[in-house]
Amino acid sequence: MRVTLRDVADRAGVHPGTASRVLSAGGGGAVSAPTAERVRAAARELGYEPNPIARSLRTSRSQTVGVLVPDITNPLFGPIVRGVEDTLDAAGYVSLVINTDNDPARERRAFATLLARQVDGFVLATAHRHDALVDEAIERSLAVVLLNRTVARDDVCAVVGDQTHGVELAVAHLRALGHTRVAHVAGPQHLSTGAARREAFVAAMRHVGRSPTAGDIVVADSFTEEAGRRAFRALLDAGGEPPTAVVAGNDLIALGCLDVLAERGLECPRDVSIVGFNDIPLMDRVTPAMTTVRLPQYEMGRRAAELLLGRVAGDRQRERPIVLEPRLVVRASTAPPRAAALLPAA
Amino acid sequence: MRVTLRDVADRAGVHPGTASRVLSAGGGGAVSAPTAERVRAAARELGYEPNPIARSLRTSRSQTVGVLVPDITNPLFGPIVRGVEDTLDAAGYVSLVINTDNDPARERRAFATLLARQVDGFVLATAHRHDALVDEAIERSLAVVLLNRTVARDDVCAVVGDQTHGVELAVAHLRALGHTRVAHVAGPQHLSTGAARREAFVAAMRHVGRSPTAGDIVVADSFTEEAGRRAFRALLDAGGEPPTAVVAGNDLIALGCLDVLAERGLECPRDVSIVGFNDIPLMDRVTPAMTTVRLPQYEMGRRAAELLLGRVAGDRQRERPIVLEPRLVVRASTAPPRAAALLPAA
DNA sequence: TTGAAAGCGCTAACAC
DNA sequence: GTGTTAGCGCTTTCAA
Repeated sequence: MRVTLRDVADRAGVHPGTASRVLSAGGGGAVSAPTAERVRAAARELGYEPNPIARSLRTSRSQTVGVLVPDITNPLFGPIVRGVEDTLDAAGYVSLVINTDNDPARERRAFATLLARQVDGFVLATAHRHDALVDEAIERSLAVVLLNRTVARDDVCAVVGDQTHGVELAVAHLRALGHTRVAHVAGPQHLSTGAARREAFVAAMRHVGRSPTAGDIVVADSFTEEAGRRAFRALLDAGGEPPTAVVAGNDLIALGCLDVLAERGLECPRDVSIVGFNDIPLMDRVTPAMTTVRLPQYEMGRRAAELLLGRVAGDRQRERPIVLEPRLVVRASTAPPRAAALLPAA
Repeated sequence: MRVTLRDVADRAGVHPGTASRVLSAGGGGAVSAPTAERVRAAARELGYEPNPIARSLRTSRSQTVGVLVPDITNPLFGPIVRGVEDTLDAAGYVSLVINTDNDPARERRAFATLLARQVDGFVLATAHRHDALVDEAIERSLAVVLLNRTVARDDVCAVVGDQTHGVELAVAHLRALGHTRVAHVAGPQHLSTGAARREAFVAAMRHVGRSPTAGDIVVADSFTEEAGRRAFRALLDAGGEPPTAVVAGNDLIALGCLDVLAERGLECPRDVSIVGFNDIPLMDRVTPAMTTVRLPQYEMGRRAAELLLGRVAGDRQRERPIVLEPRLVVRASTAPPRAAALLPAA
């Protein structure tokens, strides 16, 4: 059937062990040049392809990396995953991507599956702020890189966006437009992204002399349009003076806020401005085109994969997050507040 | 280190072979109930997890399926891939998803990689209408299911949308609105989706007594916004009487057409109506919300996975495509043509 | 530098 | 019904 190492060895007139020395990773593990060439020729002629399964069984390495994501359907993760896959692929690794829907039970099951399959490392885009799985992975000193989200402890390899700076950009932009009543529809607080952006919002507002009160912040229980709608409705119904602008926990939440505005006969950006976060695909085409804080998604995936390759190769340094810089993309969902629009520039 | 079958056998006081009989797929391959129970207990106590690598090496099956997609970043493939993965996962299979960017060389490489890894079957969402890889796969009687796209030959297992019916719905809708000059910005003709929709367009227009001429149809060289823009510009620049409506090869092409309209100071749907195809995520939120032919993406993935599971289990029947029905989702990108809008209903 | 031998963990054909 | 045996294809230690 398939051509094996033994076939190659026979044809080259050497022992399989020798053929292995020539053909496996190292390349030239002490084999004479002519022998090596004979083996390589034989391999070529027979169209030999090493059997990765057998190799894995023997070496307990698999040239495979497990990638856990919440949901590949979420447009955020397309580019992120491609960044990971392209980079790993170039290094000869295969990615096993599993969706967990933010369900810890599924995360655990996926983790076990991947472990059983002897993956050489993990890229986790699913971390919760306190994440037993991540703790365990570190405990067992597995090669792990967190992606996008990180955990509360900071002795772990991660690639994340600079949430603080991102929110600062958003707040500064709104302030520059003249907004003073700015609300925050935060993402889930058990995720680092949700929590960090919320803290950054408080700090940034405070910095511009507008310390937010309880009524200015509401927390969506997931990073989805539906959760965004529910949260923003709750904020508006709480009865405080309505905001003229909203910093949303992410783009999907921002879309949810847009829906609520429409429900209530309000218009964006005329009545309320909205800033999203991430700049996922198509945000330039929604109605109105979304002003948002762009994170370099593909790049994040790439960096995470590179880091992981390092760790797989044995690097033990840099157990600290890598923080990538965002940039504000101003589109049509932000404008001066209604009243301010009528006033002369300050 | 890790607990092996041998450990379980020792603890249960049986031979590894017996333990294997209890613990592997079949479940009860002629083992007495008490023995089986003892083995299962031992496995539970030790937290035994079978080593899939070893099992694969022995059985040359891997409980893994290779999934080739053009680009997971394309919103169409998120739901499709989830449908596949969820279904395979439920059956204990793992999906290895690889992006090929419609590059035959990458497709071939991915195929080889997957083959080397002993995947039990393939879901190919990358088929070209004449596809050497698919031919080869059939030749070698591998378990293969095509997804979304199919090939010219029809003796192959596939799950596709009913392109003909989909285009009929689009054309009927436009006709009902009063459009007579309807153009088609087709997708690539080397892909079944692009070709089938184009043929369907010709047939549907003919059916309503409006046989399209050469100037009514232009072909985009990929299913992207950019290709859509180029193609639609070419159509408009060709100098025929401009269309009042466009049936686009897919949603991304439709977005490209929208851009061209904007470039030229035309408005959708006031000046030109546009119908997309697929109803990918966020099409309900673009400007204007896209009228499009929805294909059940997740369901397509699910069906393909089910079919593949059948083939892996040995089914040899049904080497014909399964065709899923589309439905038209009318949104804001279609309206009566300008002139007709002023006339009384016919 | 190369050959020999052992074994990764599992299953399946065969024997008892 | 259960134990025995062999071996999937590869790598790697040890000897020569």
